[in-house]
Amino acid sequence: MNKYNHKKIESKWQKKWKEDKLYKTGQDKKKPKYYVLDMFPYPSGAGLHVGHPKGYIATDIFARMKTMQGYNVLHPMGWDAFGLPAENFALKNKIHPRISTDKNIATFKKQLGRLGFSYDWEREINTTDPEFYKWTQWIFLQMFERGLAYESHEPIIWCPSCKTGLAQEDLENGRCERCDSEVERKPMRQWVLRITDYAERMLNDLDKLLEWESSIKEMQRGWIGRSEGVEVQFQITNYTRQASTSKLQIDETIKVFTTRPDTLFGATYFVMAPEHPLVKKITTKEQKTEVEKYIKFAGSKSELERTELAKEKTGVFTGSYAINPVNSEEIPIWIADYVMMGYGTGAIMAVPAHDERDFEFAKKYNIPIKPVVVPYFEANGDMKEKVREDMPTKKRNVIYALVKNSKTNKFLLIKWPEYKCSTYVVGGIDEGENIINAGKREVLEETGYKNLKFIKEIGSEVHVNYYAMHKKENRYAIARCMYYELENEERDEISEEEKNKHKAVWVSEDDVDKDMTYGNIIYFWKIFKKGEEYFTGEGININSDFPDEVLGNTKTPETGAFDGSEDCYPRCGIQTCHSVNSIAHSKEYVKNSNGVEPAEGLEPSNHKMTNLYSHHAAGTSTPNLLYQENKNITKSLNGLTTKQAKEKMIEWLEERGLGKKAINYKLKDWVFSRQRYWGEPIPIIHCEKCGAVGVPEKDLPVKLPNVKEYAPSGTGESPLVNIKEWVNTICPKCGGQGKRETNTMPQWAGSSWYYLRYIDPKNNKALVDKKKEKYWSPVDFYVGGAEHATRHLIYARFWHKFLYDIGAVNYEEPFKKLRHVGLIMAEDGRKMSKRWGNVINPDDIVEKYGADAMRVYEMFMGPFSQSCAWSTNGLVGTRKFLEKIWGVKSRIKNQESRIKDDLNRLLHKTIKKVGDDIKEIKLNTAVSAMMILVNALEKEKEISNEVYEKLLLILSPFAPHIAEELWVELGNKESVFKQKWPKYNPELIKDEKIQLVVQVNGKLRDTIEVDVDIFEDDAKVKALESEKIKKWTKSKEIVKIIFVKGKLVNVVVK
RNA sequence: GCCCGAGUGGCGAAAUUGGUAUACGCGAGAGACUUAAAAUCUCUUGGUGGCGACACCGUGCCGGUUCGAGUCCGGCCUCGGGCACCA
Repeated sequence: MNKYNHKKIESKWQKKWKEDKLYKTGQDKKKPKYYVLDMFPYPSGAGLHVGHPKGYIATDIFARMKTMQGYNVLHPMGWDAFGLPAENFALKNKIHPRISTDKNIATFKKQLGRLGFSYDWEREINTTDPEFYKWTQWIFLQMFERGLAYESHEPIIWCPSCKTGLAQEDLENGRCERCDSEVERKPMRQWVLRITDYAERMLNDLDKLLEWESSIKEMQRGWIGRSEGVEVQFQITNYTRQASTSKLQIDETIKVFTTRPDTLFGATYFVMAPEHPLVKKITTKEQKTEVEKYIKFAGSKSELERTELAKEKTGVFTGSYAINPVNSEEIPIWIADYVMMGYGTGAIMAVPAHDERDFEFAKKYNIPIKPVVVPYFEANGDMKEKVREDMPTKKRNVIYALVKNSKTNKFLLIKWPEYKCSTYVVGGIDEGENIINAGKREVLEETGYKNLKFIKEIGSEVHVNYYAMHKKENRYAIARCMYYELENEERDEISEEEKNKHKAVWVSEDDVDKDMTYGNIIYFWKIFKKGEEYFTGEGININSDFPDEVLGNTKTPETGAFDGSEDCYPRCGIQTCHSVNSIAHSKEYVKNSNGVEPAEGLEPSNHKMTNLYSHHAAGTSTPNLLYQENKNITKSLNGLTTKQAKEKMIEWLEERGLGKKAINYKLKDWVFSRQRYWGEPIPIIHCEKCGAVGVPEKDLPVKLPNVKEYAPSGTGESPLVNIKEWVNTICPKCGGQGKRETNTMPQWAGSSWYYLRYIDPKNNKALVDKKKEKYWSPVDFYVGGAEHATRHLIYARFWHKFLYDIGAVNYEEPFKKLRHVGLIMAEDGRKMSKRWGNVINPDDIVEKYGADAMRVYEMFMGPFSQSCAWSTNGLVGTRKFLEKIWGVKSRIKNQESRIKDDLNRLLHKTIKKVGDDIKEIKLNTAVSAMMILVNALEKEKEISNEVYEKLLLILSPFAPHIAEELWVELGNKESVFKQKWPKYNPELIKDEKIQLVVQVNGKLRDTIEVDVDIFEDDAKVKALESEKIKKWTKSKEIVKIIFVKGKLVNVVVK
């Protein structure tokens, strides 16, 4: 037999398939449909590298299998050919983008052709084709007519190198994604699409997309960035704050957006973005110079400085004050560039006690920090009640040991599984130091910093985990605590020596007073010092929801903070010292706010701690608010979860007309114009009399004029401005003088709807025939790079929903199942790029090893969505696999030869596995299953035609050329792709005999061959009969025997 | 900093609802064929100890649950991806 010559057979079949129109989309309306789509490529000048086709191979496999399974499959390809890179490439090489684009497309198409894809090229589309972009323009017009496309003059992001405005999404680390230059803000007339109108729907409908990867859905959620809160009105009225301050006649209301209205009581200042329109009006004479200087300074910062690099907060006082509506407090108004005009109202109320940024700012400018800590407990209402009821009695015998002088950053975590919460005990153990040994449950050993072994279990339901923090960040709130649950008698077992050794101060919850104050439990604690008798010393009340509040406390009686008297506010002293509910609970805060000295070693907590506490620890009441005017509202907020407190505050504010519920999105309206040449012209005519007028539908498409000079003008206007004969036109409304819009659309325009056009690519009456759309939509399976998760996929969903709303399409979501393809890295582990000189061209691989080998290899490399480094060595393996298949053909004997039973079973298992794996895009294991089958065939002297044919059928989607060649060589007249996908026999995929695993205490000791359906008792007997097992069970007591059907027997011995 | 995902041989990676860890492929070693090499074929290939049968250890680290954990739970570490002054 001849050798496997991929070059000969691949070009032969590619030609034949084209001639036969084998991949023309099926039209049989009785069949079910399946729409398999790739994200269409942008045809760059560099051509394809081996990474590009990975996704196309997967969809091709899918499409071929679906066709064989009897579906009408739509599997098209096209070109996303407008956009900046094409234009920049054209400029650099002095070729018109029309020409270079067409050339690139031809190259791409040729390269793709060599890989043997089953695209229906009759449906090819190209976004730069006027017959295509006619409909892109049409969609824009529909939006324009409905007010979804509007002109704006706000400053936008401007790339000085690309000489065009960009959308926020086009940035990467504050730089232009395309050319990596620093971008600036520039006021610019531009077209904007009101995508925010669809934010809520796009967010909600994510839940309906069951076959999308959850990571992509998460990204979209983050991108839309919905937050719920309230808009609160702050008054600025005319008054004189100080004699030295000039009197301003202002009567303004400024709105702020906040997600934490429950912290309103802690607002100590107010900030506006430097660009805020009211800034001028509220700046006093005295502050004018400073403010103007600052605005200039802030304006000069580039986008990069303002976000990435500007860690230091800056700002300046305006001289005016706003009135906090909840307590009528006057708070100073500052301007600072950490508040941005683009989000919310461009102004905030600043609560330094509860916001890191505000805290930083307040610290820098010496603004008071005032905490509002609303107690809450992360459990639902019922659970909370249950805790309240159970806690005091259950925890009667709790002893907390507080150990002083900690320098390490460790603490313990105590889980209370029944309450679904945890207690974090801050602190830990110093190196080389033993911790108190406390009776029988004590398992604590100090063996050095990294090898702490902790209490395995304290009590039946309490688990303790060791929690080590970064040593480098030596700045946690440190209160070295240990928690033990002991019986009364057991306490006595702790020796005096041990107690002394650790200078512990013991705090005991001897008695619990269930008196509820402001929704909290008041625990009655007795404090006593080391060396003193247990349960003596003075008792104090601690206002606390939960014992962990006390656990974190480092204040000891010795320092005098707890003097035991009711009105020294001991509870606050304790609580503020430990409750790391916010950064406010730092040394600084405690000092500033209520004069209670924090305990030694108590440092500002970092985020991690803050989060732990704010999620798990109960909060505290707020000392300086409880006794102020707003007693009632703070009182009623006490004992609520943050969420409940928030809602209550909103209610409270709404009742008084001070604010109302509001929702904000990070998603901003889509800046839709580009000041460049190579894009779809925006179909608008500007008329002095009528304003912006849409081009009538009959005049579409507005063709992009073919010009010689297409370099960007640099004035911020599109090069189209200079083409007078194109720009000057007639206003379609009044017939007067009109000028065409010269901005063009961004690259994302065409890609936002292209998938619809494949359904009906030649239609000149509508963008798609609605009946056809009903049949083919939605896209059943969509594959592309993850980099499109937040742009293309958001834009396309937005346009699709809009088209649905105007009745142009039948379904609300365009893509049913979405998978992203993992990158193929170069052999050196870097991205394939000209820059590194590590690009592998598929043409070379196809030439040397064949398209089939490459296709199979790319699928075999690893999990489909995972990125993976290319290895030409690895490719050799799949080539050998194909050669083996080629080789075993010579062993086919006459049709009558009986198939060996175990081989037949393997065949059917493989058919099942390959089918299932393709469906789940686990193509690497599908290939490996076929390899196993082929290895088995190789061992046979003769194989039957039937087995071989079925192998070719399941191989054909992966390696279409070789499969077709061998299929025809077997004497078949019709293409392998016209065959039915083989069915497996469910009877045959079950084994009759299995290797039953026999374990002793969970360790494998023997395997015995038994019937699959062996009865439990028989299996057990057989297992115990085994000599190897006897060895292990001899002179041991058999406790029990576990039997898992079809799997194993486990003998448990003692 | 926040949010996702992932850590398994020399390498790419497998492993149904917890049930024989390392399938399949690459690489490496030994052998066969050959004058020789390449190609091809056969065998070996997680670690340690042992002549050996075999034993012990082993899926990033520390614990937990279980008869049994790569898989489940808690924590940590590292790497990758996304977001990032979003109030």
